Amino acid sequence: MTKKKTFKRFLVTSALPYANGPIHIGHLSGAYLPADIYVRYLRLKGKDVKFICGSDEHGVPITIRARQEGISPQELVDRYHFLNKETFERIGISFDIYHRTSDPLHHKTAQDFFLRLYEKGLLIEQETEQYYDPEAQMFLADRYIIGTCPKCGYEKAYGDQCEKCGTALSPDELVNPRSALTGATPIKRKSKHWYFPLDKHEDWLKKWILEEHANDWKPNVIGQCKSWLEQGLKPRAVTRDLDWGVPVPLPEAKGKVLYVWFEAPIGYISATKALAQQEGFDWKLYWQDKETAIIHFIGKDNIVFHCIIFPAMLKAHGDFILPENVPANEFMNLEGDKISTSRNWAIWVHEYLQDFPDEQDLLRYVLTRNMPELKDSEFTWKDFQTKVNTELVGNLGNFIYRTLTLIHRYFEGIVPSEPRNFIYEWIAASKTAVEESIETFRFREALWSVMELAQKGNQLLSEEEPWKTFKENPDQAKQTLTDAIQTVVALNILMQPFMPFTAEKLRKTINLSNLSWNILEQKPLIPQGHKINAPKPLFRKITDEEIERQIKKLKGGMTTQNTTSQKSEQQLAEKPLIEYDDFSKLDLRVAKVISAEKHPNADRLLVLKISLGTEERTIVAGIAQHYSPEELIGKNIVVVANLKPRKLRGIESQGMLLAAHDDGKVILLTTDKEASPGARVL
RNA sequence: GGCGAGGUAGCUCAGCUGGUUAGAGCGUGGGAAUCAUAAUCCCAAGGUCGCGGGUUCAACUCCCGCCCUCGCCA
Repeated sequence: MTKKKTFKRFLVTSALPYANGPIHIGHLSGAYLPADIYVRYLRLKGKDVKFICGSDEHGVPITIRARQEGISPQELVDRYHFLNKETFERIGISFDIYHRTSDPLHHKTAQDFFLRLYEKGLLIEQETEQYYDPEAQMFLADRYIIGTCPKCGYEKAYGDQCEKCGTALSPDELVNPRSALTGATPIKRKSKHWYFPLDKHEDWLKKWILEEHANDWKPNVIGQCKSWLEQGLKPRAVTRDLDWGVPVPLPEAKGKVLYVWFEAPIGYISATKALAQQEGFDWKLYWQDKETAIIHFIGKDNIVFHCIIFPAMLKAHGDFILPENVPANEFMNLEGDKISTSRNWAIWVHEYLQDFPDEQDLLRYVLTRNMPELKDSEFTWKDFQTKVNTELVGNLGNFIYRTLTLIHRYFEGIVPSEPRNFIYEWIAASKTAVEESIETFRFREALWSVMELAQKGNQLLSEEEPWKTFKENPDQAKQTLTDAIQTVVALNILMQPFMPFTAEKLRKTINLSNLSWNILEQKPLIPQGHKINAPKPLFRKITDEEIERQIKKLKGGMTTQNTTSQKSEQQLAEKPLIEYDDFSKLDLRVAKVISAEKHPNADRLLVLKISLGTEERTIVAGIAQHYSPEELIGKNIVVVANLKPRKLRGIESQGMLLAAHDDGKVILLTTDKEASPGARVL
């Protein structure tokens, strides 16, 4: 953080989420939001940056879970891959690509990587005895062997540890060992595996991390690495016996896959390659050129993989550069407890999006304000409400809204004058503060600097009281409000990395063509005579009822174990996830019902004539038992306009109307306000 | 058990390489204002900086021991 290097380009990654569950706020605040803020900032500054992520889809837990649910591992990872991909998009995490490790491109990349090490003679071959479940026909990790603890007699001790008395165990020590999957008695089988000699990398790693990066990596990251390095590194198995994963590309390795720890981080490289194919650039520039800065954003549980193991792999391979920084965050707790997927103690992001539609930035803001940058932090719904209501509504939103309102009331929405110089000083100071904080990965501090500028704005208005001076000394009011609007524009630019959705709304209101970072240095930021649209409040207050509902939901889901998430997952999983392209194949339109009558040959059907603006159509709908023909005439409905025509009881239906089916009732979808027939529905 | 991180106002958190009266936001108390989503602005009261030793002219900040929380490892 002291010496400042400059780089030609940046490759930013966020930890690949494991595709056996949805994304929660802990994930977001740990690895995705900080990365997104950083990337958005770099883009605004015009930097060359690629933002990479994807699903981590291999490994034993996925096979186990798929087996439990009676589906294939691929089906399981499909479910979460698409759910999480969509969730990230909707909360505004602006990946350039969200790839997946089950993709053939990744398999190839990981296999090539393995072969390179193999061919260089950098892997150790070793045959060992492993536990094997004859019923499930698979090798078992220690964790999946259960038996009686030799120390305390607990009957459900795991093969690696007894949860009752805490002693570390090996499966050999268990009395009456059995498979956690089938209950069968495991037998031992010989198996050959390849190991990566991490220990040979200890020396340079020590130097690289503990000396060269002692000052620019975060203390928690250095500390964690130190802990590992001082205990001494050992060779790690690169392969394992499993049928789900990247096959080991050797003829003698049937039924073996690359170990996830080895293969998953290569996913970053695969994803970059995939992006390069899409966009047409050379992926090697981002992985092998010294003028590229690779930055890995992760949670603290991932430090050893990104700071020690993966760099050692890259070094061993020989062609790659090493990461410039690994700004790992700590963990976020929730209402006094650790977040836990298995106990369903979490706020799932896709559920938040459902409960707070179009309010992504509220969550982004609160999570950033309380990001676990230096130590574990705490999220509570009450605090969420307080921060939204006092800081976003009271400070930021209020300053912007009152300024725009006053300009509209007094000056017809036109910027009335030229700003005073001190405004430029304010803005320059904020700009510098935000830049320095972001560049050193202190996002909370950066966001706070933005909020301080808003507070200054509020102070300015309170001190100069333009609503008073407008009557006695209109020039003074012009001056104050001109200064205030400059500040609003600066805020609009500064808030973007943190709150992109709000920034875009405000941009439209202020009528700015773009919000690039260098406008902060422009004098004035917004010229005299510029016309501003009518303002709307940017944020709304969160009510006590909403908070109570969320807390209830959280605690309810907790006691019944998983019901909330599984329910919503099931609802979502009823049909497979689709791509936007699939959705866009539908031509949904608003239509007006011109006439309606009973179908001559069917009790349940109505025959409607509808207008799509430029044309009229006949559609046949099965709603006769729920709507009378009369009450439909003149109504706006929503139809699928490009459905293949089909005859229903002798009358051709040229489309299909949309209706909710709720507990035996049928409820037509209509438009909230008047809309022109033919209007597209998106 | 080993290693690492952390324990700072009621709450959530800042405090870099030791140095004047330990900071912010929220909350609390008082005042100003009424343009603004009862939002804003000003002022104040709140802390023996986990506990006990030590180094130093001087320690929240360095060293040692202990307690508690979290993580990694065994």
